[in-house]
Amino acid sequence: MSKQAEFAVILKMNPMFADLGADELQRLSNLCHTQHLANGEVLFQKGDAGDALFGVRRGQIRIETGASDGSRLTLNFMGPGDLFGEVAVLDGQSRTADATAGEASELFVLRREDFLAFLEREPKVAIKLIALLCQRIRWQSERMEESMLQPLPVRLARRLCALAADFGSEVHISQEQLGVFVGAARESVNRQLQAWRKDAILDLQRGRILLKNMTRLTSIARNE
Amino acid sequence: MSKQAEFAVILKMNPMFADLGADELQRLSNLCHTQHLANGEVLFQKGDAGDALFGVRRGQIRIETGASDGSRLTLNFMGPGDLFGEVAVLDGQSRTADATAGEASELFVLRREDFLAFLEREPKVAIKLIALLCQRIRWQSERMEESMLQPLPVRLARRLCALAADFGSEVHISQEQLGVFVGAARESVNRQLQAWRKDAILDLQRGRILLKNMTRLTSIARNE
DNA sequence: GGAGAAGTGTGTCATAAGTCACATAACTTT
DNA sequence: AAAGTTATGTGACTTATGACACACTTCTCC
Repeated sequence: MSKQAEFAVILKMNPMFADLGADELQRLSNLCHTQHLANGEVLFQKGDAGDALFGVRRGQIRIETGASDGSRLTLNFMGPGDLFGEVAVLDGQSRTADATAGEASELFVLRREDFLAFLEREPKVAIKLIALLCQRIRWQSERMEESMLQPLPVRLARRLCALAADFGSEVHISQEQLGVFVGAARESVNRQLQAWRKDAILDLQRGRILLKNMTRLTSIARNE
Repeated sequence: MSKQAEFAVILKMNPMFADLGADELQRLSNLCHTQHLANGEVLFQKGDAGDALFGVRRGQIRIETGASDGSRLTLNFMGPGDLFGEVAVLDGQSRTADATAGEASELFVLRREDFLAFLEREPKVAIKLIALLCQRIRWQSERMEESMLQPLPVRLARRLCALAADFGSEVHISQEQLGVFVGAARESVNRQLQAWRKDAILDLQRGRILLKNMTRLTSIARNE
């Protein structure tokens, strides 16, 4: 399979490009380049211009940010098949976090200028994209308000489910970072996790959470 | 001033269309119609297809929703110069609330099909719009999380400031509805308002709040 | 292998805000 | 004007969660 075809598959998996036609997708993915990163190499830093969209072909990219106290917090891990920077490539705003390779990696790169030129040639795609961004806006404004008003267990369960969807039932994250994710104190996170461990919903290890009963966890996430 | 020129001014005031060029704006506003509504007439209801964007030329439109207990809650008042349905016109999703005329009104109407055809003819505008929607997505995801984590007084002050911007220092809203706005219990809203009344920041009447010291209120909204 | 750092577990306390209960005040309807 | 209805004011209680304090464990590095 060609590099471009491989990239097309990744794009197709992302909701933002999911309802593009096969022909449109193909013309779009023809614009991509690839880029290699050594372990630890920096892809971009907070403040850099958002001039491209990336898809992970192999390896791992860590999205992290320097907290105000100087410590680093990992916000996300992107593995093969993951796409990131979709919003930046569209609006060109500067990056809001750093990205570094967690291992030797190869990325698909779609540059902003190429993408914009493509949209100008294919306004129908631009319109589809607009509809999609609108959906996202609606979705955000519905979920966010709702979501933040939910009690901690629900927020926590939702986040764990989301992480599990990406990385399987063994989530590698510290309770501290989990607290940042869900906007709660580390201690509160710990207490909730303890309760769930007693209920055999999950198991805890240093820097790791093992989801044992996703069924119950998702039902908590749905707020019973 | 022609109807179209008047509409162009309203569009220009909305962030979503603010950075369109004068020529683009003119061609866009040429697509508008007008529509008259008698007092109490229904413009659209929850679930209707979002097939147009509206601008208020004169009169008042109430955006309201039937709460689960059957009572009606007014979510917003739109006065002359206000624009609503910007998102619906782009993505065509169904309305999430009802809109009825609070008095005899005249509206500018920009139909979705006309707008989409326009975007297809002018892909540069579509791209500007995409950038704008992205900004909005970023802004939402930044603000929302932050905003809901703010203590009640801050959220309340922000909402009051926003309402004041639209309707001047006399905000016509019940404390119950204000509670829905900021996601808090009516009683908590009342207690906070009482405290502010003691501090001469505002005055309370049945169904009405009189802002007396916007300076202090905005400083509370900024969280000191 | 010892020292320190980073992550985790848990108790105690303070506080913001929700809930319930009821009083009062202001409009509406008949 | 009497009665009902809606909006507001306020006290008492409960609860979730953040804050602090500190013990304990596991990793890392010299």
